[in-house]
Amino acid sequence: VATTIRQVAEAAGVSVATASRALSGSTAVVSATRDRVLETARRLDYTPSRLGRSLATGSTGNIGVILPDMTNPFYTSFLAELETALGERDHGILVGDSHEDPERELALVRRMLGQVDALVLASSRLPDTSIVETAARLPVVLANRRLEAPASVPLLLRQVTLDHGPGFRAAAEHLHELGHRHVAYLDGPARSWSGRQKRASLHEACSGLGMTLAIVPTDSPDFSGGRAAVAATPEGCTAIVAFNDQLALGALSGLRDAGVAVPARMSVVGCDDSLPEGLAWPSLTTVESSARALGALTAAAIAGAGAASDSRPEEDAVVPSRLIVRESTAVASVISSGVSSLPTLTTERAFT
Amino acid sequence: VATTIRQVAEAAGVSVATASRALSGSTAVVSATRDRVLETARRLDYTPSRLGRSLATGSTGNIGVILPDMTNPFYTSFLAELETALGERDHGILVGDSHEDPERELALVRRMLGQVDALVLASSRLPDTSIVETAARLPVVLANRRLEAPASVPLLLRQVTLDHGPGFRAAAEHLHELGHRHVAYLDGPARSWSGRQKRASLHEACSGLGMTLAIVPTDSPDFSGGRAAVAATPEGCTAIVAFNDQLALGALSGLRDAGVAVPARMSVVGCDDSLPEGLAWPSLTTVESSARALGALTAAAIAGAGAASDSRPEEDAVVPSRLIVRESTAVASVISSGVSSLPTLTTERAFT
DNA sequence: TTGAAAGCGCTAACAG
DNA sequence: CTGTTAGCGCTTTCAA
Repeated sequence: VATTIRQVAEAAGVSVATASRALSGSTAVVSATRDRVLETARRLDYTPSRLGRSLATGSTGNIGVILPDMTNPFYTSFLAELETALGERDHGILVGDSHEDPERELALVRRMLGQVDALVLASSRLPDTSIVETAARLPVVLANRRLEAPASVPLLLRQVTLDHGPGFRAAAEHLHELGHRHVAYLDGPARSWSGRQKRASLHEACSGLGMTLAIVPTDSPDFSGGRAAVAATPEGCTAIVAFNDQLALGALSGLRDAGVAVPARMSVVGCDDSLPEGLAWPSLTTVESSARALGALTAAAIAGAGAASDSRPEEDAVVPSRLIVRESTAVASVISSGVSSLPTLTTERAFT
Repeated sequence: VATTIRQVAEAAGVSVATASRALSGSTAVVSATRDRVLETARRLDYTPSRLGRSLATGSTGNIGVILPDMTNPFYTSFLAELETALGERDHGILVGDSHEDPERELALVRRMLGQVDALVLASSRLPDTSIVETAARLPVVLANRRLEAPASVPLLLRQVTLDHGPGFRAAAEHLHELGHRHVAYLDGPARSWSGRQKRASLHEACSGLGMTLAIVPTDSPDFSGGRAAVAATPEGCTAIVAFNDQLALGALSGLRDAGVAVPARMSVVGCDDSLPEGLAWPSLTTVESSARALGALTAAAIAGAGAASDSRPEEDAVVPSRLIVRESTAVASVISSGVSSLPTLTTERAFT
C-alpha cells in the first residue's frame, strides 16, 4: 500500500540503485537526476521503509530502553531526557517496563535483540552474568548500576551512575550538626544496586559521626510505601532519611496523620530532588542526584558504546550528588517521650 | 554475528522452509524433525530476527505510542497500563514524546510509519486531517480525543475517550450545594481536545446552576502552572476547579503560600484522580477519569482497529467519570474582603 | 555517473 | 510432510 523505492525509480526513469543513492543524499549522483528523483519521491509521497533499510544495513536506528517502573518520576525524567537527546539524532525508542522483575527484564531484552542498535538498562535487576552476555551481542549502557567485578566489563558495555556518596555524607553531617543522633533509613528495593550504594554511604557516614542508623525496609519505593514505613520507624529516631523522594513524601504524609510535626519533632530527608518545587510541604531537604543528567550522560554513552572495539576514550560516567537543604530538617527536638502537644505550634511555624 | 535460520536448518539437516515451519510451531511438521530443529536452534542459541520476519510477513509486532508529555503522571499511567496489556500479547512499544507540538508529533508519526502495526495517539495535537490521512495508512487508535466530524471517521480509526460530563456536572452541583456562586477554572492547553470538553462541561453545568465561571489560562498544565495561576484567579471566587490534579496541587501550594486556607476560604477540585492517596493535603476532591482504564480500553481497541474492514462491532469506547469528594471542598465562606485571620484556624481544623 | 545483480533473514506459495 | 523458489524493500559491490 505504501510507495516503494522501485516505484519512485521507475517513475523517475532511473534504476533503484540510483534512486537509493539520490535519496541517501551522499554518494555521487549528478544533480539533475538527483533532483528529478527527489521530486518524484515527494510527488509519490514516498517514505523509505526502515525495515528494508535495516535489513540491508544491519542497523535499525532504534534504541531499546528497559526501566524497572515507568510510573516512577525518576525514570520518566530519565526517559524524557533520553528521548529528547536521541530524537535529535533521529533515533527511535523501544521501551519496556520490567516491573522490577529479572525474568520479565530478560524477556524484554530477548525481545529487543536484533531490533535495536543498542540497549539501555536502567537500574537493571539482571544478574551480572546476564548483562555481560547481552553486552556480547550488542552495545549496552548500564544506567544507575555498576557491575561488581570491574575487570570483566565487556568492551560494548558503558556504565553511567550517580555517586550518592557526597550527598549522603552531607546529609549525615547536616543532621549531626542539628543535634540528631538517631536516624532511620527508609530502604529501597533489595535488588537495587543504587539502593545498596545509598544505604552503604549513609551507614558509613553515620558511623563516622557516632550516630545510630536504623534500617527500615519498605514494601515499595513509593508514596504508599513511605506512609506505611512511618509506623515501623523505631522510637527515639529524630530524623528519617529515605531512598527516594516518593518515600519521603509518603513519610511526610504518614507523620502528619500520626500527628508528628515536621521538622519540629522529626526531620525528613529525601533523595533525587525529583519533586516539583513546592509539592512537598514543608519543602523537602533532599539529596539531589539528577535523573535528567543521568539521561543526558546515557544518551552520550550510547554513541560511545557503539564506537567501541578500539580504545575506550571516556571512562564510565558518574553524576555527582549534593545535599539541598530546605524546610523539612531542623534542630533535633529533646525527646520527651509521650507528650505531643506540638502539631498546631508547628503548623504556625511553617505557615509564617 | 547472530545465528540465522539457515544455520539452524543446515545443522539440523533440513531446508530453511522446514526449519521456519518447525520454529513457527503451527504448520504440519512431523514431531521427530520438529524436535530436532528445536533442539538445534536451542543449541545454537538461535533468536529469530524480527526484521526478517517483519519484512516477509508485513507485520512487525510493534505498536507506536505518541504522548504529549512523558513526564505527566496521567500519561505514564496510561502508558504503563498499555505496556502491560500489550506485553501479554508479545507486542513491543515504540514511544515518542511530542511535547505538545504538532510538528514534532507529525515527525514522530512519519518515523514510525512502516515500523509499527498500529499507532496510538494520546491527546493528539494533530489536525483532524492529518489524523485521517494517517489512519488511511495503518490502524490508529485515538486516545483522549475525538474527531470533530463524526461522519469522516475512517475504518482504521478507533476513538477511546473519557466522558468528563458526569464528573464535572457533579462537581458543579457539589459546589453549588456548598453555597459557592463564583468559580474559577484553571484551563488546560489550548490545543487539547479533552481540555475543551472539560471546560465546556463545566461551563454548561455552572450556567445551569446560576454560577459564574471565570476561565484562568495557565502556562503549562502542571504543578508550577497551578502555582502561578493562583495569582490570576479573580477576586470573589470561592472555588477553583482545575483541568488536572497537577494544576490543582499547584494551586493548593500557591494558596498556602498566599495564606489562603483550603477549604475554609477556598475550595479546590482537581481532575483525573491521578495522585497517590494522601499526596495532597488537604486531600483533593477530584473528578475521576482513570488513565489506566483509558489504557486498557486502548489496548483492546488496537485489536479492533486491526481487524477492521468488515463490520465494526464495538463502537468507540468511552470511560465514564465521577466526582470523588474529599477534604479540599467545603461550605463557601462569607466573602468579607480584607480580613484574613484564618490560616491558623484552618490548619487546626485540618489537623483534627 | 549509472545499472545490474546479489543478498540482509525470513515466510509463503507451489510442487514433489 | 518437506524442499524449491520467489520475493518483502532496501543497500551495495562490481561492471559498464
